[in-house]
Amino acid sequence: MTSNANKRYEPVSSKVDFPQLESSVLEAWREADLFHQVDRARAEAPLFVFYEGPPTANGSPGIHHVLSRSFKDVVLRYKTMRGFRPLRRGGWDTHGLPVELEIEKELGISSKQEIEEFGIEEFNRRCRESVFRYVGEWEAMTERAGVWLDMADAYVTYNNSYIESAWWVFRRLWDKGLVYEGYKVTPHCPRCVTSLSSHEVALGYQEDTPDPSIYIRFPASESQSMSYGASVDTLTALGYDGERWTAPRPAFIAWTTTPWTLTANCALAVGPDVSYVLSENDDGERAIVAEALARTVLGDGWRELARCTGADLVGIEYDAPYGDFLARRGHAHRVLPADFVSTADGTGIVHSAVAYGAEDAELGRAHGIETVHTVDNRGVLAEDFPGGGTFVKDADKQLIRDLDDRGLLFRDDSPYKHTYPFCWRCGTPLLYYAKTSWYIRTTAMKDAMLAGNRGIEWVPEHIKEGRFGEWLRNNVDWSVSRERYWGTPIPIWRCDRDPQHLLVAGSTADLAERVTDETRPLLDGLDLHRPFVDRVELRCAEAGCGGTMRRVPEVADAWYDSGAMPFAQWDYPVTVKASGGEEVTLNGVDDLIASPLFPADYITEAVDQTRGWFYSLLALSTLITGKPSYESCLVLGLILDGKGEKMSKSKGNVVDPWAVMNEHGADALRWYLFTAAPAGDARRFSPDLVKETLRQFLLTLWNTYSFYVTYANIDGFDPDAHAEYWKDGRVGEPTLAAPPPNELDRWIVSELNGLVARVADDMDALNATGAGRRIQDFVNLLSNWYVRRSRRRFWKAENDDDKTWAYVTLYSCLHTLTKLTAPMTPFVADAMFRNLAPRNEGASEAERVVPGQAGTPSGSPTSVHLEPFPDTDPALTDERLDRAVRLAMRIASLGRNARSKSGVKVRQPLARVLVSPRPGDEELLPLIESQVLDELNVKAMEVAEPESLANFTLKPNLPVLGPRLGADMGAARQAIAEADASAVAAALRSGGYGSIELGGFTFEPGDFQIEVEDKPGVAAASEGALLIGIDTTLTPELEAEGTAREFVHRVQNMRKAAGFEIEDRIVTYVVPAPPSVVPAPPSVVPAPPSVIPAKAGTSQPFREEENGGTIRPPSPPGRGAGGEGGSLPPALAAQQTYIRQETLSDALHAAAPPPGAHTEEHEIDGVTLTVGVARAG
RNA sequence: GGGCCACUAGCUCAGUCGGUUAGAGCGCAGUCCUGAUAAGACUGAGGUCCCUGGUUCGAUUCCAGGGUGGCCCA
Repeated sequence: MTSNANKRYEPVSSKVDFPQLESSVLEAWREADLFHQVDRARAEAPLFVFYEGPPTANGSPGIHHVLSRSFKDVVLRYKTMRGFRPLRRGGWDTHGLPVELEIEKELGISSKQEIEEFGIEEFNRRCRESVFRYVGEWEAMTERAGVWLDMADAYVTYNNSYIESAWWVFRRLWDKGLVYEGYKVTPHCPRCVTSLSSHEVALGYQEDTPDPSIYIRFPASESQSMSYGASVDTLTALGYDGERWTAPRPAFIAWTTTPWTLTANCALAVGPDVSYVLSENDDGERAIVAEALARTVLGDGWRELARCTGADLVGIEYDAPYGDFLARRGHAHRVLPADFVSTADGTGIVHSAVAYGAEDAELGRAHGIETVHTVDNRGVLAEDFPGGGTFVKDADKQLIRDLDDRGLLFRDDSPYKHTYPFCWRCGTPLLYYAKTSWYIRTTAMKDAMLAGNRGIEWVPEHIKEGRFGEWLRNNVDWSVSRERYWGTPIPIWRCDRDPQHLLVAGSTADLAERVTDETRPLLDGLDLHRPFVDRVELRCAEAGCGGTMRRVPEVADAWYDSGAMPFAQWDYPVTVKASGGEEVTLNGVDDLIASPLFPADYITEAVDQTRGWFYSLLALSTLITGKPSYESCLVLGLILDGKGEKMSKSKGNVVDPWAVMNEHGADALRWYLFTAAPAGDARRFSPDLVKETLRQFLLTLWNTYSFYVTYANIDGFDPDAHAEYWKDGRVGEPTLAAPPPNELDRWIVSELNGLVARVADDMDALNATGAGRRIQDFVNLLSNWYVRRSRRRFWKAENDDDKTWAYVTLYSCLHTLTKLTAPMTPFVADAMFRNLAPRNEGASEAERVVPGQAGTPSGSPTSVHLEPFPDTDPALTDERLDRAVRLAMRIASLGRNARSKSGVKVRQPLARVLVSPRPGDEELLPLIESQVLDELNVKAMEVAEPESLANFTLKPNLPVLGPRLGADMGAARQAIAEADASAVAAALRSGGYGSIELGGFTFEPGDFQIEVEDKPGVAAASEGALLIGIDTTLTPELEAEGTAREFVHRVQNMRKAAGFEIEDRIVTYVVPAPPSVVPAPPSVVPAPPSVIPAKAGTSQPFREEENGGTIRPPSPPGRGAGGEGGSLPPALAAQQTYIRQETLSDALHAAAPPPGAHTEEHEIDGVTLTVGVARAG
């Protein structure tokens, strides 16, 4: 052992400022460039591929970004420790409408026309510039949160190389016939004049949106041509004789919340299998609606005249309210069958306008109905109609009035409140609007996507077949084009002579091949963004055409960019290090796909990405390669505020991660995020909970560490000098060379080995929450049982084998904990590791020294992040012992409970504790006897029969009896309740624990459980079948011991109050308090004072010769026992050996304290004493 | 309207493969213990385990329906 002057460890205060500690660790990492050091250390390791879901850096990062980044980091750090080299490349999503809107706001403009007047070139320049305004903030947050992502080498979606690869993907899709131009109805923002993706639409739903709700008459046409296959029988039943109506013309009743779409009505849809009725009222009006809705829609006073199915109605012609407009374009208005018709609401007859509804459009396509607009793309209704020239939502009122005037309005239930989509940025109500758009035919690969999805490891698992699986099963083609400016341009060039002639560029080389001579110079240094790329003209690719091709105006959905990220993040040709350090050159996407860099082993983002990035990644990858681009996906829940509401800028309830990290530290925040709730659950966040985490876990761990360091320094304990305690000399690992002899040590080592194995299992399953909670439980056991119970072993003077074992054990736990926590709390773990790590570690990784780190160049600790994950030794786990110690804790807890009930303080020693263990637990008791005695301050532990401890009643053991007896349970219960519990127990015991008959049932001992009631004389407590009792009988000896302990307790507090050091030896003075008591005669205080040598430790006698060199306790100056007991209170006199030993008193004088001693008055057992303590020597 | 998830103490969360007395931490009240610990232990107050039906000897747990909240989609 080394001397005190050369302390093995940097002293560690139990009071720690974590944010400050983290800053210094961060500084050390920076200096050492640890990030790259770790990467280099794994240069030859197998690759672990991670894809970063690129955040849009056009806003400050929030706490939810710390969440996802932490979960990215924890897995990558863990995998590093498991011997992999993670691909940690960061990325930025830079295109899209949000960026444009930000610039629009800055410029004070709000329409595409204004953008074009302002100039696309300058507009896009500003977009590009704006995106990175917040990048510095993101980078700072990422670093401060201890997240290791390669930000310096991040991919950026606006880079030419990225766009070009995205083009390559597009071209491949085109070549596979997976791209088409479609005429489809899409959610359209009339203000932004652009379609929104479903992801975008989802952002803008608003509940309780009031809309009109009107029921409209669609009278059957005066003349039915029958050319659409109307049934003669049905028409006859409705009153049409083949040439004219013989009865009042019936009207179909349909419901709509968008009156403006009536201007474009072109069909009525009915459910072929739905039952419809023709009804008449007293005024002779005739109406047709679904039978199920007839009463709701029509109300009272209607008689049913006929009924038929929807199929019967098909082909009947009707007069549309604004039929003239469309009729001029050859529209026939007739009833059509459609599966989407339901009778859940409306009338069972659906008004269809193929231009303004997705289902309507499908219906139109199926029946060859031309798409004609009555509204322009700004949402302004054509002049031909009432309200024409105004925005459709404004025109609604005039249209309703007009319909009413013309007798076509059957009912008006306005307003109708429902959930309606609004533009997620500008708040304009969206219109479902038919227009041309470029589509990716994802439906062609739907089965492949579903199959690929089955192979992905989703966490939580329900996402796979639940949310994501459902989404895939309902897959529709991906509308990928946007009529905007700042985005990846769609690489399609169209001929000016024949719009059917198209060319899709997969690279700039493709452009160079067909570029016109006039625009060829533009290719030099071409920015692939608009407007530059728009100026590049190509010679038509169609043979003999001779036309000029110009790019279509659209840009790509930003989800397309991020979905293409696995392919587009590399600037080809690129040389990368694949698994095992092998260098691979990738010349293009095909090389990438064949390389180990594809697919990703792991991705993680929040659940809102299910239909976003998770989908776009899967879709593009499946279309291009036939399989998914990621093999496991951790889906995180959202962070809500303290009230359970989603955090959003507009609500002002966003928590700034900096505030939390500055106050409590990044590790506290990370630990909270990992352990507070399962990763996939939505969680409520509050800074107070982070604080609680800090105290509960980090501080407890830190204090245990501080305890170890303090005493190891005092004792000069150096684990490196005891390498033989560890298997293969691997100092500090959980794998000891042999199980420790002491039960407590053996137990915590067993727990430790079990912990390491289970943490590894959890982390392998992407379950940082489970791993963290296990670690937390272990730290609690370590601190509040192991260390608490072991304290005296560290205090005692001798450096014997038992003490060494205690140090070896505690050291192994702490050193291993730095590794287990390293992925989760990288700062604190590293700070602890650097102080604790063995100095003589010769592993190759450890030889890379952190500059600025104290220590010798070789064999000094570097960083826990260069360490491998610990191994475990199953031979060191002892489940029986684990159970035994938990039993000891239960007994101690029940014993304190019993003491508390009977009012006997733990400080008062008692004779015995009686234990009636659960069947099967008897054998565990000898293992834990000493722990129990000490915890409960009793002299003996005895096994007792339950009836000697308490009265008890029998209860049926339901889990056993239930399955056996089934419906007879009731009778059996009755029989047991009526039996005499003590008699049954005695009978069972006397019969050698055989069976017993009660009420016709045969029971065995295991069929019963006992319930206790207190018995006089014993303080009892029970939990399940475990029953303990404390013998509360006090003898004079026990009372005297109690008094002594009380006295010790007071003196200990005085030591603290006097500011003595832990190892200071003192002299203690005690006299009855003045003035009422006679002063002690001078002769009672001998000079030199008589002393009794103090003992250290609880049981072993202190011997001077074993104490050389240690600082605690110093050699006592005493020279033999002397008595002064006559003047001490008898109880103290009888226990003075014990008192001196506990209080490190060289002498206990029955005398008034000298001046300068710390003096207090204490009342003990009704006597007031003046007590003084002074440093010895 | 549909899908997925959640609902357990004042708060944040465990748990119950159907069984006796449903737990932890924090907070509150009190007691105790303590020379690593702003810590720890014990006691108390605080629970219709969201509701209603069903299955069952027995449901907080399983099933069905409903409610509330969150997310996603119409």
